[in-house]
Amino acid sequence: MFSLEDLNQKQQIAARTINGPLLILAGAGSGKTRTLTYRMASMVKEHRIDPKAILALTFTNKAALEMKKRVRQLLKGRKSPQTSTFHALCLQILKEEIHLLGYQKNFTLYDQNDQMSLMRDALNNFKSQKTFDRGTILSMMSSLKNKLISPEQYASSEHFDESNDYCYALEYCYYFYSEKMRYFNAIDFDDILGLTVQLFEKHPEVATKYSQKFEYVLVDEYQDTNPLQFSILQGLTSTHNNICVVGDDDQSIYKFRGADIENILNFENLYEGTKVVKLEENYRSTQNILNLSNEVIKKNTKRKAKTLWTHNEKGELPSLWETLDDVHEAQIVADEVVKLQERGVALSDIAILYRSNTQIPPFEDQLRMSLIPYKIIGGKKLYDRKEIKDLIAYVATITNPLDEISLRRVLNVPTRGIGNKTLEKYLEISKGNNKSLFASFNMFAYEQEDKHLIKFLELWQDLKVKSQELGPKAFMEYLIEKTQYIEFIKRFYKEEKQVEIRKNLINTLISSAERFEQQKEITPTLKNFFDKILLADSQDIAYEKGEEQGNVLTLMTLHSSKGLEFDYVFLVGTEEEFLPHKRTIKMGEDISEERRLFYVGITRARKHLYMTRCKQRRLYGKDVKRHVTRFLTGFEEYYSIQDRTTLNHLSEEEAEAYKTQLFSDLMNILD
DNA sequence: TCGTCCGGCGTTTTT
DNA sequence: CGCCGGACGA
Repeated sequence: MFSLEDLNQKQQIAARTINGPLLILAGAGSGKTRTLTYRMASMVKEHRIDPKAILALTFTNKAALEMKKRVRQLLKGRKSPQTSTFHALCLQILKEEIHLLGYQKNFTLYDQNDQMSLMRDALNNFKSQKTFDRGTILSMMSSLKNKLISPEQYASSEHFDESNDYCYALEYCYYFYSEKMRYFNAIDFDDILGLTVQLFEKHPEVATKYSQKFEYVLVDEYQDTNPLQFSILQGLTSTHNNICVVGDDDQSIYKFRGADIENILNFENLYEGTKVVKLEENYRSTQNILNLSNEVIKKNTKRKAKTLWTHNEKGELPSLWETLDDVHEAQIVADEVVKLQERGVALSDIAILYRSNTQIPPFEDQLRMSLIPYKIIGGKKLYDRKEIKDLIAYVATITNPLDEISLRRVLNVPTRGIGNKTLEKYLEISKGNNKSLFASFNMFAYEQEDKHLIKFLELWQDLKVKSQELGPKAFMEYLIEKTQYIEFIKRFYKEEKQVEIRKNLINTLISSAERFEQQKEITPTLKNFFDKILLADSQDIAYEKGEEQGNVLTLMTLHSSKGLEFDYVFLVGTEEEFLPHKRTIKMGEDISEERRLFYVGITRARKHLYMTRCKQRRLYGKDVKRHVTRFLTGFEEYYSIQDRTTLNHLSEEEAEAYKTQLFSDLMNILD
C-alpha cells in the first residue's frame, strides 16, 4: 500500500497538485522520481483518473522504463499511464498521421550513419575547392532544425554568417538533404520532433485530438527540453493546461544538443498561474558534499536559487588530490579503490567520472593491473555495429523501396558483383527519367541483362513476400540464411575471434526480436521492431535483458552520470581545460554550463567525493602543465587538499609501510 | 576493389 | 601520440 504521507511536505504538495501548470524544481537527490511516481499513482488510485489519460515523457528509454516500473509497483497490477520518451511518442503519432504532411506511412527512420551517407552525396555535389567536414555540416544542420529554421529561411536568418564558407556549404547541403529525404520518404531523429511540430501547426485538429487523449501531461528532466519539444508540449496541452514539469536548471548540460535552459527558467511566464514547488531536501549526500556543491553552483547567475540541505550525517570533507601526472592519478585512484574494497565497499557503489573519453586509457590500465573489474558506460550502441546496420538496411529497403540510402547499402552486401560502375549507371538512368533508383533497377535490369542485379531483385522480391509472412524473429533468421550473411562475415574477418564477436551481435539482435514478439505494448511487426532498435540507446539492450553486470566499478563521462548516484565518486581531472573544457574557453563561451557539469559530478556522491587533478598531463604526445579548475578556487574551506606527489599525507608509520611495500613490489617485478 | 599511406585532428551525445 | 578518413595506387 502506498500513501502520499510517505512523502515530505514539499513532495506532497507537488504530488497533490493535479490540475493546472506545475513546475517542480527538484534539486539533485531530492526524490524527484519518487514524487513523480507517487503523483501518478495517486492520480489513478485516489483521483480515479483513467491511466490512458495520463502521459509521462522522459528523455531516455531507461528513465521511461524505470518510471513505468515504479508506478506499476505502486499500482499493483492496475493499468498504468503511458510512459515514453519524446521520440517514441512522436514516432507513434507520426505513424498515424504523417500522410497529412505528404509522407507515406512506411517511411524510413535514418540514423546518423545514414545521414552521413546522404551528406557525403550533398557535399560531393557542392562544387567547391575547399573541403568541408561532414560532421560539422550535419551538426550545424541539426541545430537549425532544432530551432525550426527551414532551408528556405536559413540564408536570411541571423545564423547565416556571410563571411563563413561553412554557411554557404550548409545552405546548399541543407536544401539537398531535405529534398532527398522527402524523395526517399525518410525522416531523421530531428524530424521525429520537427514533423510533429509541423503536424500540430498545420493541423491543429491533430494537436487537439492528442491533447484530449492525454488530459494530464508530465515531463521529466524538463531543463533539457529543446524548442521543438516545448512546441510539442504546447500542442499536447492545447485543450487543457494540466502540465507538470520536473527539472533542475542547475543540471542543464545538453545545450550542445539543442536543449534550451530558458524553457525551465521561463516556464512560469509562459504558463499562466503556474504553481512552483521547490524540492531542496536531499536524501543522497552528506552535508559536506552538499555544502561544496551549493558553493560551486552559487557562482552561476542565471538560475533559480536553491540550497540543498539534508538530514544525513555531515561526513568528511570532499578531498582534492594533487597528482604528478595522468598515470599517477589513475594509480592512486586504483589503489584507493582496492582500499575501499578491503573495507567491504562493493565495486558497484564506486564510480570514476571524467569530462572526456580521452581520459580513460590510464584508468583502464591501472584497473586491469589492480585486477579491478570495471565497465565503461557509453560507447557503441548495438545498432551502430556494421552488421546490425546491414540487416536493418535490408528491412528498410523492402518496406520502403524509395529509401535509396538503405538500398545502396545492401546492394553489394554480401558482395554479389554489383559494384560502383553498375550503381553509377543506374543513378544516371534514374536521374535521366526522374525515377527512383529502385524503379530504375526494375525497369532496366532485364533489358540491360545485368545478371547480378536481376538476382538481387529476385532476392528483394522474395524477402518482401517473406517479410509479410514471418514474424520479426523468423524473418531475421530467414534473411541471414538467404543472404548467406554469416558466410560473408567469415570471408570478411579472417580471425575466428572476430567472427565470433559478429555472430554474437547477430544473435543478440535475434533474441531481441524474440523478446519484442513477446511484449504487448507495440504491435510486434518487423518494421516496429526495427524502429524500436533505432530508438534504443546504448544501455537499453543490457537493461532490457536485465543484464545489469554484477559487482563492477563504473567509468563514465560526467554527462552520462546525470540521474545516477554512487557511495564513492572519483571526479578525476578537475583541471582547467577539462573543467571548463578547453574548447569552451577558446570559443569565449559562457562557462556556466561547464560549472553545472561539475556540479552534476559532485552531487552524484553519497558518502565521499574524491576529486583529483594532475600537475602535469601527457596530451597528444606532449607533457603539459596543468592547473586546478577555477570552479574550486575561492572556497578552499569546503574541501581538503592533499599533495599526493609526496608521502606527506601519510603518517610516519604509513609512509614507512608504503616504502616497504614499494620495495617488495619492485623486487617482485625484478624477479 | 582492396590495401596502404598520409594528414589532420583530438568534448560532451538522452533519441 | 595515435586514430580515422580520404586519396590514391596496384
